[in-house]
Amino acid sequence: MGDDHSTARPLRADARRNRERVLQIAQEALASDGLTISFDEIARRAGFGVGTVYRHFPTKEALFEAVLLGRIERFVADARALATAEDAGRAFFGWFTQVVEQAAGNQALCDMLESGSGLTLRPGSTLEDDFAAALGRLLARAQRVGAVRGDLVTQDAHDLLRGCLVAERRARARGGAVRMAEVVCDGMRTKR
Amino acid sequence: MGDDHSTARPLRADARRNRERVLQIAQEALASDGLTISFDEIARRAGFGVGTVYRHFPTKEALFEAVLLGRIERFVADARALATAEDAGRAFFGWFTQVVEQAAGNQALCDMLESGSGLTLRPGSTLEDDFAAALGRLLARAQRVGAVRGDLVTQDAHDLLRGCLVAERRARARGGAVRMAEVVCDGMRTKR
DNA sequence: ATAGAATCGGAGAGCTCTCTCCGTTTGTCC
DNA sequence: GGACAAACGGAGAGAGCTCTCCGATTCTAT
Repeated sequence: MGDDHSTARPLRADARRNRERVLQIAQEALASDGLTISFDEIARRAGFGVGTVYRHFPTKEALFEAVLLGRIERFVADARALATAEDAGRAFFGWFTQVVEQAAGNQALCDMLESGSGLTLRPGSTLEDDFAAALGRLLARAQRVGAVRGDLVTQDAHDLLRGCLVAERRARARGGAVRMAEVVCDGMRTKR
Repeated sequence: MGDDHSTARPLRADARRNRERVLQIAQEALASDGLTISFDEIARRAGFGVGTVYRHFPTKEALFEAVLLGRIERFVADARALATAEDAGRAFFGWFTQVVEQAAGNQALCDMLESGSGLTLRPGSTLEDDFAAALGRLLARAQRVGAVRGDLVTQDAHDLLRGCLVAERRARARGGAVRMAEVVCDGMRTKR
């Protein structure tokens, strides 16, 4: 199961070029327009017929995954790298702020993180859980050293993260999400 | 302009009953399913043909407005009533929390507040601005007495309010938004 | 009871979106 | 350069949505 890439022959040169171009354009389109953009529109912007794009990505979801999955994976990897950091509070708040910052500039990433699970991942993928788990570990450590209020659970922190991204909804001045993250982090900190 | 209600004759008894029923069902449907529910689906749930519902409400928007506008207006009225309250900090935080609480149980209200302006109001309506203005006044007063950090602008507080409602997205345990409001209010408070 | 107006019902026009199918074009290998 | 597989293009099927139209039905006033 799922071993099709081993028997697949290499793509023709033009096909590989076109595939790259589709990914490039899709990335830009998703960043500026979010998950609601249509497949047809991406094909149009890339200058291909819709059939061509479907040849490379069998569904709209597959294309969106190809563009976005790596981004989320990087967040998870960052969290893992911080799992043994010296200052657990700093690690948690730093990661939280950084995720908000990175996502803020990308409408699709905001949509995806915000809606809990706007993009249905390939069945079997545990990325959603991985993200929550990584967040949960940073949170727990920060709580253990007394940097974060003890009454927050993982879901709370996840919700607060999603909440920050709301500020980045279409139009409006930039940087709203980062301002929100600052306030929200203050709220999560243990009080003096 | 807009004087049709003075010349309109009263509705037939059955029509009035049906109109009430549509409003009732639409209210329930919007509360549980949010703004994405289709007009056809509301007609189906109410047990009417779609033409009948359109007879009472000329567009989907008009129906949604009829259900939701009053709710928002009440928020604005509450804010105005608090504009001269003794304790400006308490007034601001209390109103903020109350709006979140009220909206939390109503998916459509969340969608509407959250998306900045998901429901395009009748041109000429200033409800959106009224809401922001009322919020801004409560905020400014609370800042003047030192209860809220001085570096927040109206837009920030509005974004934070919208952010709290994200927690109420479909499924998931109830009360997330209220927990978030607590954390967020702590974040907005001036630090000791 | 009956005429006539008010109201209802739902098929379907017209739009958008995802995805398929297959005739046409293009790259590759000899 | 020619043969053949690979890749492209875009019309259109099928589904869902908003909203219209008008024949069928129901209420009301007399």
